[in-house]
Amino acid sequence: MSAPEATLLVVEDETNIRELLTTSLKFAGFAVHAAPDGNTAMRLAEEHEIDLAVMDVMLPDMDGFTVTRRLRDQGRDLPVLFLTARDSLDDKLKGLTVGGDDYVTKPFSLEEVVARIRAVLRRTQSMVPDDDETVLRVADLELDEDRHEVTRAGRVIDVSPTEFKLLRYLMLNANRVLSKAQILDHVWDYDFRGEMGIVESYISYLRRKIDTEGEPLIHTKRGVGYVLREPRDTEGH
Amino acid sequence: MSAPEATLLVVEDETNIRELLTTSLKFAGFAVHAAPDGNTAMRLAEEHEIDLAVMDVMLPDMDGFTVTRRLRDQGRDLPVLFLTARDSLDDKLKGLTVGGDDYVTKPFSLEEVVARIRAVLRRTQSMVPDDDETVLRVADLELDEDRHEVTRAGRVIDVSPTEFKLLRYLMLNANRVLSKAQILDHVWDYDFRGEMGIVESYISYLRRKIDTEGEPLIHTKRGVGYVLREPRDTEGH
DNA sequence: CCGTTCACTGAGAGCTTCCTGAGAATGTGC
DNA sequence: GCACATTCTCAGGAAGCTCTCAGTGAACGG
Repeated sequence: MSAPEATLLVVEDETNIRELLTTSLKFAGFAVHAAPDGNTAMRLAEEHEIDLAVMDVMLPDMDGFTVTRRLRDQGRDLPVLFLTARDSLDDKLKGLTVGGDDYVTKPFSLEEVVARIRAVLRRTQSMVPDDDETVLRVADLELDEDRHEVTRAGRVIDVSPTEFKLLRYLMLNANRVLSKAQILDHVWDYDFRGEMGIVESYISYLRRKIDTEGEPLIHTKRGVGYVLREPRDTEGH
Repeated sequence: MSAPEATLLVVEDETNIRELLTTSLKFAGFAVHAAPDGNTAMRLAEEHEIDLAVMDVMLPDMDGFTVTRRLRDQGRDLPVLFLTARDSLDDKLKGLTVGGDDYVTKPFSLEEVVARIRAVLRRTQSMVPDDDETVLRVADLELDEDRHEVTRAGRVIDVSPTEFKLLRYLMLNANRVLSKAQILDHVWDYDFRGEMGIVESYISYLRRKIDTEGEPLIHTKRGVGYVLREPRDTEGH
């Protein structure tokens, strides 16, 4: 097992969401400690070196901002990704992106959370110059995380937010077949209760935008899922 | 007998299926403990070191998700392969593929279950990038689990899901003669009520796709079954 | 050498999965 | 509040897949 990418502290009172985050962030390569409330969070932060906190704004004992302030009062510079309900979009959150911090609204998709965590870590941990590469590449297809932009053969392609997330997930897992259930679990919000037909629809949209000219990159594995992969050179297929 | 590959906990209330799984997973090289309900599962998990659980979602006392949560609350990081009825596919399955976890729908084939177990163990145990080799090889024939792709002499061969499962079973048991009954039991769903003629059909399909050029790899043992094996070099047979 | 048994394969019916256009509902920017 | 973009559902049709069956062929035993 290789060293974890970074150590996270998840602070969230809803058990389901806390475990969803814990499980999938561990799987994404982070070390994770989880707390259901502010006091537990403070204790865990004393016991472990935390690189970033994923923090619900609403907590049973004190709100996430208070927890954050107290943690920072203890000296270290802790970047935070806040979680908040969409309708209670606080003014306090608006000013967050000027620091290193960021926030996502609930319900979120796992892709979104992981991408935001990586973005915050990139900004706050002064990285090696090589390492701030934020572009995914497969053949002549490029997806730029920072610019939120997709190009194929240099031509800029306009994609909707959902299309972007789907394409990012496909590119992160290039050459691996992904089932529609996997795609649904990672790209759509965790409370989405729709059918898998929506994945087919969005695959169709993406194909129309990125796969109409040149070798197609998105391939259907009937009965299994979809895979994005490099075209095979030469070789009568 | 060599040390078991891993220790599994099978949690399934239907006796037939539990025993089918127990028997064949033991035969596949795993150590297996079996429980008919959640409470028994919890007890067994305390008594033994479990590497992975095969868990029915529907159990008499509590559902599989609850059992999973309680097991994980006790500290260790337990990957799970969920078993679920096909018709409950849309609603409850959200989030099952987010960690290393996965699921298969009932009725399943044993090949499918074993392949998924191995995949989950691969993903969760060895996070070393090199180690995720997922390719079976016999002579110049290759089967890639991740890409769900078959190649012969480098040329990509398009196979249907059933053809893929059959070929995987043959390759996993290369150089061993497999009876049509064995093949039927492992590759087809456990409730399949058809004739063995279907095995002949699919062997025929496979031969047409992978065995038309070059030395044939699939051989008929008349009255016994089929075997996939390396061609013997030279040797006027 | 002949009859019997077992295996192979082409044809096709029925089913499942996938693709896509249309449109309703919702959200967003101007 | 209007226009536009986006999300999501649905349904028709196309394509692919599964499985059966029957006719032909190959291997085996006597």
